[in-house]
This record gives sequence, C-alpha cells and structure tokens, in this order.
Amino acid sequence: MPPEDLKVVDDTPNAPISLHQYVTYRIARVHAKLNAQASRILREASGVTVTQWRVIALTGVAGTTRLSVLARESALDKGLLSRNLKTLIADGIVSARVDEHDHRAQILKLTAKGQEIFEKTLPVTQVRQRRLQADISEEEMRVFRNVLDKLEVAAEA
Amino acid sequence: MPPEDLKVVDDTPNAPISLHQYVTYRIARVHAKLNAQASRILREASGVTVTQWRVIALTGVAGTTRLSVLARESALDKGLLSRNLKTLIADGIVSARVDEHDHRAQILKLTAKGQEIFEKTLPVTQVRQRRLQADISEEEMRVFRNVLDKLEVAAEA
DNA sequence: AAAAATTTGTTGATGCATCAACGGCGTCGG
DNA sequence: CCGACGCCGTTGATGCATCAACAAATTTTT
Repeated sequence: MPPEDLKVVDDTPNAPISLHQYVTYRIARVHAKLNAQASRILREASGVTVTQWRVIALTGVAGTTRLSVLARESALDKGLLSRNLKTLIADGIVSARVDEHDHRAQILKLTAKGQEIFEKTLPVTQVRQRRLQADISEEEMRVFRNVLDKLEVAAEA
Repeated sequence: MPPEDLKVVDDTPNAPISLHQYVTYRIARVHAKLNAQASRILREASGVTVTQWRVIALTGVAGTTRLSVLARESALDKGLLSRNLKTLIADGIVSARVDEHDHRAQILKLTAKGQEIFEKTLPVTQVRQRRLQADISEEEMRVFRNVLDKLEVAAEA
C-alpha cells in the first residue's frame, strides 16, 4: 500500500516532510489567491492587469526608467515586460522615446493619463495592503519576510 | 515629481505601504523561484512536471482517488487536472476505470510505472524540502505558516 | 580598427492557469 | 416516474509566464 510510505513520514513528529506539500504548496496557493484578489481589485479600480500595474507603479515611482531596469527591479521577464509595455503605450498610459545616448534603449515615462491612473490606484493598493496585514503583528511580519528571504536563497541553489 | 508621493509614504515609520510591493510581490517572486527549482528537479529526477507530480503524489498517497477529490485537495482547477491526467494516462502512469456506482466518475490509481516513479521521486522531493528548510528554525516556520494562513484568509475576503 | 562579446528590446513557441460552457449522469422533490 | 437541479469530468478560449532565438546597438578585447 502506497499510503504507508507517506504516512510514516507525515506522522513522524517534527517531520520535515509533511511540509513538502506544505511550504511550496501553500505558497503556491496563497500566491494564486493573492493574485486573483489583486487582479480583481485592479480591474475594478482602473482596468489594468497586475503586471501592467507593476509596470505603472515602478515607472511612476522612478519617474523615468527603461525596460531593462524594470526587468531587473521587478524580476519580471523582459519579454513579458516588452509585451505589456506595448499595450500600455498603445493605450496612452506610458510614453517611450529613444534614448539619445543609447539608440537601443527607450526612455519610459507615465503619460498624464498614466500618472492619473497611478495616483488614483496607489491608494487602493495601499488600502488592500493594510487589510491584508491587519491581523498580522510586526514581529510576525518580520519573521515572515525573513523566512521568505531564506527560501528565496535556497530556491536559487 | 511622482516619486514624492510614494517616498513620503515609504519613508513613514511603520508605513504599511513599503510592503505593498513587498509581501504580495515577494511571495510572487519566491513562488516563481521555488516553482522553477521544483520544475528542474522533477524533470531531472523523473521527467514529470510539477502539476503531474502533484497528481502522482496525491494519488500515490490516496491509493485510489477521483478527479473531483484531487481538485478539492490540491486546490487545482479541474480543467487543469483533467488535461494533466489525460497525458498521465496516455503515458501509462495513471490508470482510470469508470466507477461502478457512479458512471460519471473515474477511479484513478497509479500504475506499476506510476508507483515506481512515485517511490523514486518522493525521496528526491523530501531531500529538497529539507534543504529548503535547513536554515529555518521550527519557530520561524510556525510563524511563517501562520502568516500564510492569515494571508490566505485575507485574500479571500 | 576589427572582431568578439555584451546589452537592449522584440518576437515566437510552448506550457501553465483560469474561466466559462457543455454533455452526461445521478439524485431529490413532487 | 419525471423534471429540475446539482455534480463529474471534458473542452475551448484566453491571458500569463518562461525560454530561446534574434536584430540592432554598444562596449570590450586584441
């Protein structure tokens, strides 16, 4: 009987194993739910997708930036960013002009419309963030982020 | 200047805001990295994908199960599961036979080949799990999971 | 100054995830 | 018994994410 194998491990006190399907798993689940929530909130607030909002937020904060910088800062795929920027530019939310000093690169900036979306949406995301954390103490949060850091490092090895 | 807006918020002591791009964001990043790592490890170990492995593991543990049960237990989309099962069945890893008592449902089970993969791969995932947690104390882990739970609840609201 | 290597951003291919619509089956109330 | 309803699993459509190949521009090496 196959169940035996896992049960033994799972029932072991302090078993690191019941967590296999747990940590990675639970992160995946929580991630999916947070993502769905963010997606819904952003769509209602301003009709942008999560990735689009990330680009808008990063660009808004930076004032002026470039795709390669966004890719580094956000850890998002440059191909993904390129596609997203294309629609943001087409929608008049981001402007792009060729860099004088490097003709490969484009200088990205929010348009007035983009700026408006940024300023309107930022508070919405802040409220959400506060709600998410309402029930979590600072100490818990500190530990949480610390563990995330450790997991991220371990995930790269 | 747009940066002002955020800077003010970000620099506020105890600002809940510097975390907007943090918690959700960091979870997304860690998730992506964990996923990529799992994907690589599983491909090397037995040539299955992450979702396939989840199906195999759940089925292996359960001994016998059904798609709807898998969907509930794993919180994966039933459509996604259906597609994955299709290839697992085609590859001779899972067997399916119609339930006598409910002709809509199928009874799923690992084949000998699937059982072999399950038994060969389980330890690999266990080792990985131990590595991931090597640097994390039990207390940290407890807090971490607790925060994940709270976030998951908050994400559903 | 020419060749090689690197960087920037675009595109295509593929796989994953989510949502919605559907056909078939079973169950429950009348 | 039978019609309404809900559940099981499949399929299609769509969007997201990752990887790899590429052209153009720049930088480094020799």
